[in-house]
Amino acid sequence: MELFDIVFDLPVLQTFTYRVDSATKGVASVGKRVVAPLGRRELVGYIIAEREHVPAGLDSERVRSIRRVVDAELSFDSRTIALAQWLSAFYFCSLGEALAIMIPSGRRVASTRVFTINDDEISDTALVLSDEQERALQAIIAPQVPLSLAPRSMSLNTAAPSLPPPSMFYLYGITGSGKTEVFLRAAQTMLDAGKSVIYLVPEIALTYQTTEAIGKRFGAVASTFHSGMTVSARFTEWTRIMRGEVRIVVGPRSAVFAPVRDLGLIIIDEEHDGSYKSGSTPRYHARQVAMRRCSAEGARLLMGSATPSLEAWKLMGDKAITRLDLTRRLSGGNLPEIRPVNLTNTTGCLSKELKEEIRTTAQMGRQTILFLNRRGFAYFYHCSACGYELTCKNCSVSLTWHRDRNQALCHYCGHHETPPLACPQCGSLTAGYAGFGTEMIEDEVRRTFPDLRIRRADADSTSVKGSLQETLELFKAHCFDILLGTQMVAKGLNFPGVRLVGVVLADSGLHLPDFRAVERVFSLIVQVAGRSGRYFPDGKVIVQTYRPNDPSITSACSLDVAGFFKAELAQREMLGFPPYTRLIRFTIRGKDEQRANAAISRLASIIAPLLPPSVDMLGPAECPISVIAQNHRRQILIRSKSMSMLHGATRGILAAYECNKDSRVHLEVDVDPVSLL
DNA sequence: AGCACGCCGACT
DNA sequence: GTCGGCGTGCTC
Repeated sequence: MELFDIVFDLPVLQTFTYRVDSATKGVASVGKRVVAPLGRRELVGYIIAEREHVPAGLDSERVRSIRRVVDAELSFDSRTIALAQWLSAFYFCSLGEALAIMIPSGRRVASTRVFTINDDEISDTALVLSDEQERALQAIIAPQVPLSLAPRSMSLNTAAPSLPPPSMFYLYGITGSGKTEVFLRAAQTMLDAGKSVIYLVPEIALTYQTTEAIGKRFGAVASTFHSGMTVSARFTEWTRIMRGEVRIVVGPRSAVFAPVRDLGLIIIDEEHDGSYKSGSTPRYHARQVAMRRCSAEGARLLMGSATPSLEAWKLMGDKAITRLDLTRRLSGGNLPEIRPVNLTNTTGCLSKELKEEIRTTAQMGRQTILFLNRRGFAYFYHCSACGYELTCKNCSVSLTWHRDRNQALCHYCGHHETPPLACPQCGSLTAGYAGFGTEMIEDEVRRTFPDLRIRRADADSTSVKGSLQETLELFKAHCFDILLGTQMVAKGLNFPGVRLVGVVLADSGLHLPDFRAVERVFSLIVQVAGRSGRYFPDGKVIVQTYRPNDPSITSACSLDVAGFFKAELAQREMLGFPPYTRLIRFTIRGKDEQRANAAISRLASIIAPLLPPSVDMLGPAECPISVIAQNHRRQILIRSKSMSMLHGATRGILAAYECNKDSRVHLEVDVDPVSLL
């Protein structure tokens, strides 16, 4: 009797044993995706092992048969299973959940917009490298240091078995310094040597044009993934990769799992980008997975950014990652002048300086982009008499006003209501909307510059498919003068006609109760500045702020990346936060506030006695956004310099918690959380 | 995660 | 008396 162990995409840390019948005999084997009955349902599962005997304690009468094999001609290999095993141990998910994200069509991926504006960075043909670029390339492709000579002190890969550290490189340089060309040349070298390459890009950067350019450069061996692809298209690509027909894969975070043969190099473009961390179970970080894969498969890791994450910066300081500097801009154009402007005592949202520059820019026949920090731009109801704020009844966040519908709506749960005319608390008629929303800014800009053409690009005005692209194309063709929007206008920053970029309120993110808030604000400003004014020496960036003396603002405005990192690292070290420590976050959520409170207290009392001296606990506390979609959220962080200590403690905690849990609340574990909101 | 079984409250 | 609420436990 043939028996197989199968795992499912369920939060169940268990394997199930099945037999084969005449229909599946011969086609079922380890590495196959199959359909099998589980309880009253039939689910897709993954065969992870063959076994001789029915497990002890299981009545052989209860062993059911595999219904059918999903992909007859294709299996995942033992390397994939090993990686899934590591993933499930590192991120505390089930093996089935791990396999489901690694193999396409296991789960549907949230579809995001597909952008199609070319940012002119990828050349179809190889370019001549500068001396700096050439030096960087040579360092990256130099013959591998024998493993016996490689430093072994670093413990980047926890959750044993331990492996030698990978060779890692970081291209550190401003936008336009030619990182992409070095990436492509390093990739080409690997391909020429018969090896495979995985090229990760942030979700938002994955354009049709990018994939097109890569395709032209590398021909038929190239494969790309993007969010617009159907499940079957993804699966087709995955099949081609499995067969070895594809040797370079370009894609977002999930592409780090691409089952390429003979992996030689993983590239992570814009390493600091938040989209490399998964927002749902398993909450993996593509950088962490890439490090693991490179160690396990003897490949190199190459990252790049103008604003590295603090984690990467510290590793460069420790020499665990080799830093390669690109100091010069190749495409001409100096960096723009970046001027912080104090917003205090300004009525409205446009400072005198910004207004003057908008006017000057228009007189020069050039264009302006007004950039809004995505977060914190709630255009919220506020009573200037009593301080009352209109917040969501389900979630504890401010409601955003959408004027076209005269509705206030919640960005977390979708709740909406008609805003009252007078303050519900004190009856004052001075209550109204405050904050800088794109609509309000649009209004003020229109009133101030009635002669200029203005267009807004934000989530609402671009919900119609293709509308953002159209807006950007019209802007590029100079059909209007001022483009106003959030992150999504970033693609327009390097259009030739643009002279002025106004960051309307840089510090809106500084108020967020997240230890990385400052890092994000800094990174945003530097990125905006780096992408602007590439074609003109007189480009200007105005950064409006209520805190003109805040170090994150001043160092960003002087582009003092090293200075910022030095100060911020000192701060983190003092407070005992990453990258000096690692964190695991436990979040309890439940509809019933009392139960959530009880559950978090109970969890705290489980955790406290289980912690070794080198691990400490923060909390329990309400989450910074304490209610989302009627779920009350509470959290506990555990912290240590050693990830293996955190892992060990967490295994014990979860085992103890499982024994007496309340099914009305949910526990979620996030290893190396990136956002603490 | 789902889905069924099971044990207590107000309804045709 | 039943319908149905959700709490509990299991799925090879």
